[in-house]
Amino acid sequence: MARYDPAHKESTRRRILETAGRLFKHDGIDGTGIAALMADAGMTNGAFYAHFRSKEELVAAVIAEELRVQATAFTSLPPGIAGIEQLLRTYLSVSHRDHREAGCPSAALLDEIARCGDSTRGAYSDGANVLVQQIASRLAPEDPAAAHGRALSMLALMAGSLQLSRAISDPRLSAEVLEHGVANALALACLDASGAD
Amino acid sequence: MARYDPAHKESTRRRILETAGRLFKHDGIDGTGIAALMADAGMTNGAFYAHFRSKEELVAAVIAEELRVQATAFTSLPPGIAGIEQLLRTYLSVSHRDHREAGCPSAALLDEIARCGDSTRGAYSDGANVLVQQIASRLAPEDPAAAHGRALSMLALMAGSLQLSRAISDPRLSAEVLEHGVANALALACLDASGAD
DNA sequence: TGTACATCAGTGAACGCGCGTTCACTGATGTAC
DNA sequence: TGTACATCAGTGAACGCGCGTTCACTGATGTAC
Repeated sequence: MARYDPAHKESTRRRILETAGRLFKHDGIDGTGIAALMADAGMTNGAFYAHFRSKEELVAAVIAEELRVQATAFTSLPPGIAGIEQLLRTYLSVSHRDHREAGCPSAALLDEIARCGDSTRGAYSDGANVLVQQIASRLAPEDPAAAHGRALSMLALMAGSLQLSRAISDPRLSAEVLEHGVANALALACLDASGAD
Repeated sequence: MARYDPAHKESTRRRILETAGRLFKHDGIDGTGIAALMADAGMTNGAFYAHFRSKEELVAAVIAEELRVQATAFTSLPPGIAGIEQLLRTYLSVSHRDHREAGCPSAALLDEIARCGDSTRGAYSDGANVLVQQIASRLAPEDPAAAHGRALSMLALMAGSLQLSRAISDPRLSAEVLEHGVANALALACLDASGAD
């Protein structure tokens, strides 16, 4: 009766999602066309609409998927504050700065996401909330709620520093943004909960 | 001999720059067309090329101008750390979050600028450097170089927090990003120079 | 003061192109007999 | 085991539209006489 293993369609959908994630982060959401995206995934433009109702629906699905991947990666970090330090060093690294397409969706797309519709912003909102909870649990395992505010600001400082280092053309200033970003995010992580926050 | 006061052309150019700044920040650089921009400035599309060689040249000019305006505004803040605190409260406010088109170009366009060519990134680099020097001079008037790293991270935290608050659709979480951003940026500003930075 | 004229800011139609989306179709697949 | 067939993932041309840019032109301006 039915033709094609259902897993076949699912794997094609995943391939589109992954390709879109890479191209969105590299060229922007506005800067990535459906035809180019599908060609990159090894298909023609028409096939897109067998998997997604519209580009808007794809964007929301990509954002959700990208943040899900980040949340999974977070759990395989070393335990405790050492994991945070390792995260900061790889996140605010020259190689992450120079490879947007394989990196953090927040740093690559945050201000474009802010201009998107409710479905995309909702997906971002949910995904970012998970990351914030994960960070807060590392900062204060016994009372994550107390570290919530610091976790939010760490995420903002991390994404902001990476974006800044990408936008700045002076190599020296760009490198300084990364270096001081690590140090200051770490200082923020180690601020005691009774402090300014 | 010559026709039209030279000031006439200059004022038209300024009108295009200001309109472009507003539209770029509202709809993105990719999302703003020349025809729409010129119509908004009260002209037709063809007139654009009497003022700028290309859209790319306009983008670089807009970024430079927007950052120049911010640098000027910075100088009229109250002296000392009180000025920084006032800046943080207005920068990370609900009204700034909700009016991208009139606000900070970094928060509205940072990841799009990162994808631009050398001329735009160069303009951003120069403009951001001025802001960082201004912030550093406030943090440590007697030795601005010592506060350079904290100033870079403050800029990143400010822009990152504003972007995050715009991308997050949950109103409560969005407001928390702003509140904690103020507190943590202030904590960063008051960190002594012998600290982690 | 009045008129002819040179300048050039701004007009608006046109260019080739890529956008997101639609749709009639093709053809590989797995089932049913 | 071999064949006819229903399914439906993927094809690729076409749609109307807006993009950045070009260019022949219009017409308001200020000067020169």
